[in-house]
Amino acid sequence: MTTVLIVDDQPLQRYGFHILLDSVDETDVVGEAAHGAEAVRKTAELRPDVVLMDVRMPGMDGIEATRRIVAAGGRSRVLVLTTFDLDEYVHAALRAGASGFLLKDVRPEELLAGIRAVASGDAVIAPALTRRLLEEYARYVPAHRADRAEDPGLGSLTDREREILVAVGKGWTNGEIAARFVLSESTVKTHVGRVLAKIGARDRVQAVIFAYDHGLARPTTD
Amino acid sequence: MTTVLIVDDQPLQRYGFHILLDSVDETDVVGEAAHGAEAVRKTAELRPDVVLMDVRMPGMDGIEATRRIVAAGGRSRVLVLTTFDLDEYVHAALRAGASGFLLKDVRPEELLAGIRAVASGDAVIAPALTRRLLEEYARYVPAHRADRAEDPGLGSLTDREREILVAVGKGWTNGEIAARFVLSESTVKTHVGRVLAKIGARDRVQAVIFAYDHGLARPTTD
DNA sequence: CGGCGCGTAGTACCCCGGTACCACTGCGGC
DNA sequence: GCCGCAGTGGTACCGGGGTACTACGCGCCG
Repeated sequence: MTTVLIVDDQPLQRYGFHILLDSVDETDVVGEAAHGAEAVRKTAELRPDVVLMDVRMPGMDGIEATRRIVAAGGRSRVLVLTTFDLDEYVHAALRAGASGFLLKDVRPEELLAGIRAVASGDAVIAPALTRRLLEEYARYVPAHRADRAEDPGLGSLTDREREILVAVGKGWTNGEIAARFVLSESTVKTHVGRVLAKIGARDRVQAVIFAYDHGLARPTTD
Repeated sequence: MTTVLIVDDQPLQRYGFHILLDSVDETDVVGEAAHGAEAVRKTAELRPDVVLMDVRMPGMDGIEATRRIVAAGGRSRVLVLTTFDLDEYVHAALRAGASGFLLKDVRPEELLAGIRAVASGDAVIAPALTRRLLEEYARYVPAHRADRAEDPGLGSLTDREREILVAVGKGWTNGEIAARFVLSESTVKTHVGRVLAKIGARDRVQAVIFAYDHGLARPTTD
């Protein structure tokens, strides 16, 4: 039995989902919420398996609510449902940690399949959105695993050198790296020099590019 | 009516898909191929709406075949089917330009829904894989559109400055940029300096990071 | 017309980064 | 015990990068 919390500011919309989910015996609607704040509170309280989350709501929207629910660390998973397939919504929702994104015109059986998938730890994306998502994915996500092994360089880096490379990838100067790692600047220079030689980079700029292309550097963090 | 080409090195597997797709009237199997090379040839010849592509095959595998079919630029879309949900396969297939990725244990109706989606220009991913895909997506894909506007800096860059930033993001030195843009190195320095000031970067290293985080820099494409 | 933004270009200066080369410690393996 | 490697550290040198400031032509707008 999958427990579900329905979040939508439209009572009628909630009613529709409620009826649908009640009509099958694999889901159990344990609560409803009309806006983001209530969704966060009730999720903490009711601990549903799945939160059916609307995006557009007065007050705290579904994206922010999703972010908070995910950050709270419970086992509840969020399935975002919206009428609009705006890229910004999809993007924001997924970055907020949603486990799925479906359009409200979804057929009932697909919604149920989606809830089932999300409840079991999988994720779902409406096919109409998946296409654009994949295009971005292919554009942005770098070479990755398969290539890492084949790649001359990364594998030959020592642990310390990899740490240094990550630090370089954060945009730190040799002095800053030395300070944070409690090393002398000379040592940092030695490490950086070896890293450059191993990965075939001319200078730290190309090292940063290498780090990004190989998934060593993470956006935003620091 | 959706025309389909079935690609799999196992005759029995092809047979199973053939029977399934023949049993419904919305799909029409127009051909079969036993390996990658044959798949590429028959796709060019038969121009199917959808190519059901197996990954593991002797000779040219499904990934490479997908790459070539997509590169050929026809309207055929590739739906990759495999028994193994290895990340490398998914990743490679999507980068190769596949419109979908499903596991062979998919239920018949889901396969048909997938074919339908792919034929209509959408994309599908097996829920079990979508989860991992999304995690990577959230990790790698940068701030993006919504944030770009709000972001102080990028919007205020002139066209020329943005070009320069992209060049810096490729790892080029000022001299190289000057050569490729047919400018004096002084001019490049002026531009770079202004870019740094506008985006709030200390040096070109941080500029590269900014470029990557904001989607200005593309992996690999030098 | 005068001003402003943009692109272009230059000079002068300083410092960080990269290279070359060397040296010591600690640890694991032959 | 000795060798090799990883990690640490140092000196010396120089070139590219970044800053500051100046300057000019061009197109656009009030």
